[in-house]
Amino acid sequence: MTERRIRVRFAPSPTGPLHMGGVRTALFNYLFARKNGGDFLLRIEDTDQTRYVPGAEEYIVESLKWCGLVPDEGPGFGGSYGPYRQSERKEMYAQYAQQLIDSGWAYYAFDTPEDLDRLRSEAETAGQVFSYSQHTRRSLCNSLSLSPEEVTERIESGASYAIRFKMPEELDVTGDDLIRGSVTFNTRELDDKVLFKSDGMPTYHLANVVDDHLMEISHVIRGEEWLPSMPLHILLYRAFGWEETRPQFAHLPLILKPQGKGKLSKRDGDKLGFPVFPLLWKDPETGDISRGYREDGYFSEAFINLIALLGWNPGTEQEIFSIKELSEIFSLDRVVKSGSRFDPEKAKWFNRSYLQQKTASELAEYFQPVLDSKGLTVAREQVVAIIDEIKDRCDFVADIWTNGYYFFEAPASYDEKTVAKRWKPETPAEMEAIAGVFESVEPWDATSIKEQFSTFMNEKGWNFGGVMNPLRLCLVGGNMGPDLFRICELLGKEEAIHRIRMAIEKIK
RNA sequence: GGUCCGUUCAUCUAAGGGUUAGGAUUCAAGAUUUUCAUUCUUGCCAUAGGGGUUCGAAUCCCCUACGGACUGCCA
Repeated sequence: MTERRIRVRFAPSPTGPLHMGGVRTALFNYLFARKNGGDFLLRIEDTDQTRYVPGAEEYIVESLKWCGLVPDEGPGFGGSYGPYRQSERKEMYAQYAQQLIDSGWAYYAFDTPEDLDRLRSEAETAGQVFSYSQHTRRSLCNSLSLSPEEVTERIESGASYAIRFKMPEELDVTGDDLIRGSVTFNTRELDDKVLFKSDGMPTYHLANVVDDHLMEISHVIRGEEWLPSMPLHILLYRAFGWEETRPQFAHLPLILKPQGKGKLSKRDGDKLGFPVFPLLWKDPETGDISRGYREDGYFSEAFINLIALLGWNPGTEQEIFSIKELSEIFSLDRVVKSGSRFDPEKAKWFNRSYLQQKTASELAEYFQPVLDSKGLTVAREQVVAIIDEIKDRCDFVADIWTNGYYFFEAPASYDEKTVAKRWKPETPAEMEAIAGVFESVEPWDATSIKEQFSTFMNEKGWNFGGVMNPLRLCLVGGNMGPDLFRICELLGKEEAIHRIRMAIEKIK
């Protein structure tokens, strides 16, 4: 029990894209492993052949890589406890199920899915809930209700059967959850879960316990939705005689919808305008596209940072952390117990913080594809200079274009409100005069432009605001943007003058 | 319905018997920016309700309310 190597696993089922909650589970496992000098493994729980979704496993792996949560062991990652895909471990589970039958912890159940469906709907119409348990098992079709001869006969004649756990009667099972403390269940309320399916595959419960044991997992860190099955798992370890090395459990709180009730689901993101998946996902069946944080322009560091702080906090007032820092200070006892609502606004703020930390030259690298996609060729030096001017008004790389497109192409239209407010009858003549002044400005840099512009303005006795605002309108198409003289400089003399004259033509 | 988990500003959270209940996001106001955004300053806003225990409770106990998860030959 002491000196045990820390080994944790992230064990998703490849039934679709990895959800934010899943990423956080992976992250906490990863951080716990790093913090304690242990191993982080990826295990694919693909025991349900009916829910197989092509591309899901690849998606999971790509997501983990994008987030920087690279497993130490896993399918495609090496490790000496493999295989790490449960479908490839299929053969090992039968013997463990058999072991439980032999020791009286499990039994054969011959009821067909149709039988059970019928029982469930009958119970429902009677306002009850059917459960296959110690209270009903004797009246159902299984090796506890049938005679040994009948059981043997059925099995030998090839009848299909499942193997169910024989839940003990009237037993308090207490689990010590690392996040919630001790939680007690009485087996009287628990049902006889299927451990081994008639298709020859184990269910989650069996496969999970067997694999965690075989892979020497020390801590099971998973979502709160698994808390109700903790007593079953504890009993399974007991039944197998593995209690000495049973992993410790930690059940993470859920991530809730931003508004309303319930946990975050795929639909919410599409409805509320933010992604719930790390990467874009295209449903192979329907072709539906779900957006991803990566494609929405989030930096993976920001994504990890914001997810880490959902349900965990360092106990200090620091909020910005690299994954490296998190790896050094993460601890399960600072995980909160209650579910947390995801706040898209704060997510944006995190991304902004990361963007602001980057240099203009780094951002130019991220921004280049945007220019490429628009077929624009701009000198890197110029791009860096432009980003330097507008960076502080951006939350995302894409905002560089939104907030600074006018540096790359002339405004196609002029903001109506601004025109109405700033474009006076005398404006065209004033603009033409400014264009004239600009023609003689040398050298063409912000300081000189400002100087000569000001001199001219003072000579004329014109009101600065009355001229600067329409001039801005000419150059950028609205009332936004950085220092006007810097814009002029970056645009170049010829372009600036051209835009003024173009605006005189086009406005009104 | 049953079992289990949870409940501090609108949101993420701090405070593990003694603080004017702190920070962050959002929002609002002011300053700066001859524009807009940024930035800065300030402000608004919380212990679900009721009982205990205690000199003293957000913190411990009980009840209620509300929220959530689970209740599949899914994971």
